Amino acid sequence: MARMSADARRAELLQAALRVMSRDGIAAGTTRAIVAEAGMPLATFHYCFRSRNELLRELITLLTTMERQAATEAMTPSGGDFRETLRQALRGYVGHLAANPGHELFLFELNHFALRTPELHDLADEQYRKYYETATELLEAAAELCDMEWKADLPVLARFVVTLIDGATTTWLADRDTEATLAALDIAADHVAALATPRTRSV
Amino acid sequence: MARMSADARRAELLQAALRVMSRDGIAAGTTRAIVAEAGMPLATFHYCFRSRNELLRELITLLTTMERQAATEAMTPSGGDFRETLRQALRGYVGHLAANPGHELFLFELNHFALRTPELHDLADEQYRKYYETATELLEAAAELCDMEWKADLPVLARFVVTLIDGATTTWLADRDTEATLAALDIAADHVAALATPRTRSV
DNA sequence: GTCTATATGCAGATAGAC
DNA sequence: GTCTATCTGCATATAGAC
Repeated sequence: MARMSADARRAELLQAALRVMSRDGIAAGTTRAIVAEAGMPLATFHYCFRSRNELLRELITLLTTMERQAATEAMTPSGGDFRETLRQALRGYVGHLAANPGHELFLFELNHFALRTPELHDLADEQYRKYYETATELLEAAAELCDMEWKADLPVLARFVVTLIDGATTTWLADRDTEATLAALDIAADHVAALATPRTRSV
Repeated sequence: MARMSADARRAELLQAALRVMSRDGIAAGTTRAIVAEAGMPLATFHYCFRSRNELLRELITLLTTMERQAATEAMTPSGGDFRETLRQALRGYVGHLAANPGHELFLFELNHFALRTPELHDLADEQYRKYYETATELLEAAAELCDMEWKADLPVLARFVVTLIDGATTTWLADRDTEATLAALDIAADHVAALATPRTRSV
């Protein structure tokens, strides 16, 4: 009899892989390192996953879903000044980044690995489509919160936000200068805030 | 007697490594693949470089120097409308990116590999310091070209530009949507252009 | 079903023949 | 100085004993 169902072991291995690769990089996430982290014998890996690439497929899907949940839940507080609301949202992300640098670096490593692996190429695209969707939801939520209305094209604005977040992440990861990262994002927040106007009520 | 000096072979190996890794990714750049690309026997590699990491060190230095030269030489044309000058500079970069996607992806792979390798950690930092310096020079050159004066803090603005370029690159690499990338950058160009004012002549 | 033991291949690095 | 042949280790994946 199994101590744990196959599904449960799949989930455990995914979590173990996430821990190992966030900590030491995607290249260090060998099947051996993953099963060692999960406290399982090596053969369990290929019992639960057809290949390492299959695990990476599921990992990208799992992570982008997690990021989306975290982002959606983050947009709750404040109320009032719109520019300040946007700044606080960006500051919230930078705080998350500084608290989990390996995690965000791993997301880039995953995407770039997928881009270099024909078998996984569709996932790289899907990952960013989810990012754009999430950014769109966040922009809508922020406007709702402050009773504003976007004047700019929302898809373009959403892509701009993802551009900012990605760029802020790569630069921060390289030099860990939180103040400089926030200063750069503040410039952007000022501009984005100016692209919305107070909403006219329609009861 | 040598057909080629040791220095010349070092340079050849660096170029071969750049070709292989830009084409197939940093992980595919094994010592064997590099010497095969260069048409040299395997032992030559360790005759010219102490280790693969030493080659990667030199490669980061070489590439960031090349990028800087290319960027500096790019800022020549136009004259006239400041916003249009900035847009054209950004369009020029996106054109370069679309023409050399593997090269730009490789720069991220290198940086992230350096961030994951304690021995190379200093290089990740140096790479971005050079990016900031280059961005500063470009901003100064653009202002000079249109006879404008920056009103915003230049180091902050330079970091913002690197943030934009990095984010535009990662998003484009993931979905290859050139139009959307340009649209997002246009938003930024409009804002950055507004941060400078016509210069008051002295003389 | 589960895990030990192994097949197979390729990595970085080097010894030693020429 | 140069390059063939090899050392050593670890990767993914699996066969087969329990």
